[in-house]
Amino acid sequence: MSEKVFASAQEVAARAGVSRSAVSRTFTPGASVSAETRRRVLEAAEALGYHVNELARGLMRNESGIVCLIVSDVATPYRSHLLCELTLLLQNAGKVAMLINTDRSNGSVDRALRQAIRYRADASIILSGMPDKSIAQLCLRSGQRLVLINRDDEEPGPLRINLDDYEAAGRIVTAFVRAGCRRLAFANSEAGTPSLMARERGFVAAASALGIEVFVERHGWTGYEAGKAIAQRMLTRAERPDAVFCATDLLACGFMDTARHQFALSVPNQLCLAGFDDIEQASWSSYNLTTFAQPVSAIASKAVEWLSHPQPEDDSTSQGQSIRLHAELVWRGSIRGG
Amino acid sequence: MSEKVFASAQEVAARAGVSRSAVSRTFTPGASVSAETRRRVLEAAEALGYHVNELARGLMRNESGIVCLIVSDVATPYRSHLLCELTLLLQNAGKVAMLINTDRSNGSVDRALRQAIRYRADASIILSGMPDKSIAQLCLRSGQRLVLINRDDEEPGPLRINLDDYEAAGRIVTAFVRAGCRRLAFANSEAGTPSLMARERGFVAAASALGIEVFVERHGWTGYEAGKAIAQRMLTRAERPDAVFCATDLLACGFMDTARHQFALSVPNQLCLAGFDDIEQASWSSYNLTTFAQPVSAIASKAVEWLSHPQPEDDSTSQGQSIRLHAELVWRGSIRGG
DNA sequence: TTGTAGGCGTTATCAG
DNA sequence: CTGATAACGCCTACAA
Repeated sequence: MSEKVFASAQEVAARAGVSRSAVSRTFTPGASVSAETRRRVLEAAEALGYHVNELARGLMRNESGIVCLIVSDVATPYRSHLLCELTLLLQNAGKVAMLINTDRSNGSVDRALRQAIRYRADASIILSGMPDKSIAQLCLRSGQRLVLINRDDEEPGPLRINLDDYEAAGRIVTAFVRAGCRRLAFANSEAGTPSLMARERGFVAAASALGIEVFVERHGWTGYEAGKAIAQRMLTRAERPDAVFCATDLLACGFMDTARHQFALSVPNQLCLAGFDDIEQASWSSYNLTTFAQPVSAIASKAVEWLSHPQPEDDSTSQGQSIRLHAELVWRGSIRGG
Repeated sequence: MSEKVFASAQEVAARAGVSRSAVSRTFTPGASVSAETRRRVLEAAEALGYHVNELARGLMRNESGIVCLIVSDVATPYRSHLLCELTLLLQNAGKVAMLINTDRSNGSVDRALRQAIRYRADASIILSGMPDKSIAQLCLRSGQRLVLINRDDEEPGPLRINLDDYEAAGRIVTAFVRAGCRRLAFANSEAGTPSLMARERGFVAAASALGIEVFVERHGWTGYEAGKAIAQRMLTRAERPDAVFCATDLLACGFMDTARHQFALSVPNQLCLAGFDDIEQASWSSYNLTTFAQPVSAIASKAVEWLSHPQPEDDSTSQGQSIRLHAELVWRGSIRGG
């Protein structure tokens, strides 16, 4: 008995005494059905526990309503925040989110995308650091729309959303120097993602323009533990830095904790610190970290907006669109002055 | 031209010079195809860029491979951690995760579930605090399997995974008393979810058994800010508590921060603190919080395991299964002694 | 506005 | 092991 679970439009039609097309139209927004027919259909549907089968609908329409979210490090504050925002907006736009969790292994994103294709996802949003080339190719061939967040791929076709990482990093140099710091350092991970590297380059370049040489350390992966490890190394150097820009808030939290608890340094008196992302923890009073805010809501809404927009396929160049958002400096207490 | 995007099994068959059934079998694990046929099919598929259409497959098989994750507060450390673990295991099990983000509005979970049904999800995993009754009804009627995590619904049918919240809370009373604390308090949110309330009841009961009356404060929602607010209230009381059990690590972090930075209290010397969840931040050296670990991996694997398991439908009682996992006390530095 | 007919891409079934 | 055929549940013409 457990076989026949769902009622089909067919059965609803029979019960309502109308044709199956009438049922179909009732559940298709913007179709013409008389009020009376609609009422009877709805009643029959309710009685039978009818639910539109999106699988079949997607098959017909060549449009599944599925948007694939390809993301690594889901449990990270910044990523989960973005994920949250994205799913909310997607739902409001009548789409549904399929979450694919990629690890750092090679070809991971590729496999994920292939899965998305099998479910005929209308689009994919990639917020995963790993580079995995030829993705756009795959997407284009399968008619998927693609949004790349904080990646630097030069592939044509998709929408690319990026921040002004390079410029932001420059601005923090000014802040450090104004606070009287001269021994600048940059704490980065070995992940080497485009945005991370842009921050590094921007920081080094801006300092260099002021005649300051930056000590750069790259270590481990972009998390709290890596921040601790980097602090360990940097703060035992003969020439200890008096200002450190961390590529990420998570790194900054780790850095700050070992600076304080292990090296008994006072922030910001003896050491100025800044991060990037403005994760929730940055505002916690134990850290009170000066940092750059990822415009998470803006990123999410730009992405979903573009997806909901009817595609301007006419554009023969099809070069894709690139959006550059501003990372606002959030001034807190980890840099002197202000 | 942009209409015809995908090659169908039909076309692959034509190119490979076999029947479409042969193509189907090639892509169905455990079907019998000769090596030669398989090779030719695979070659043609590759050339044509063929990808199985899971929509059509799901339509036929009455099994979409989709598992719906219904979750609120995705951006929270504990939730995102669980989400991460779950999606990973699901993927390994050959399923795909559909993420539905519920807010705290009423009927939110209900709408979510309805969406899941429309996509003919094979199962739903609910890790959302909101109670929303009659969910099991809806699921059962639609043949979905259901996993309830940290909820207390007495509904029949689904798998329920819970912790020994009540007992755990009792154990922390012992720890506090052993540390010499006598003025115990419990910090809770107003969310009132079953697990939160179980912790409260367990704490109060165990203290009561020792002749200690617990001061309970419930305020706001289960986050860092609420923890700060509760600390604000509790620590200005005439009879200031010397040990506080927070229903959640997030609450504990907020509590600890205002206790230290605003009331200049030393933890654990003047104030003992404990939390629940063992989120990553609890181990950060600024907090070093003694807390109970959510067995996230175990929860996730139990859930996915049960989902992958062929359902023992025979069980006429169909009372569902209830799994009770142990929350291990993680001893750190926020309670004296140890 | 309504009903009829045909097809979307797949898998199950059953002969060969 | 292989190939034809019939569903699966829906939508989109087209004709009434």
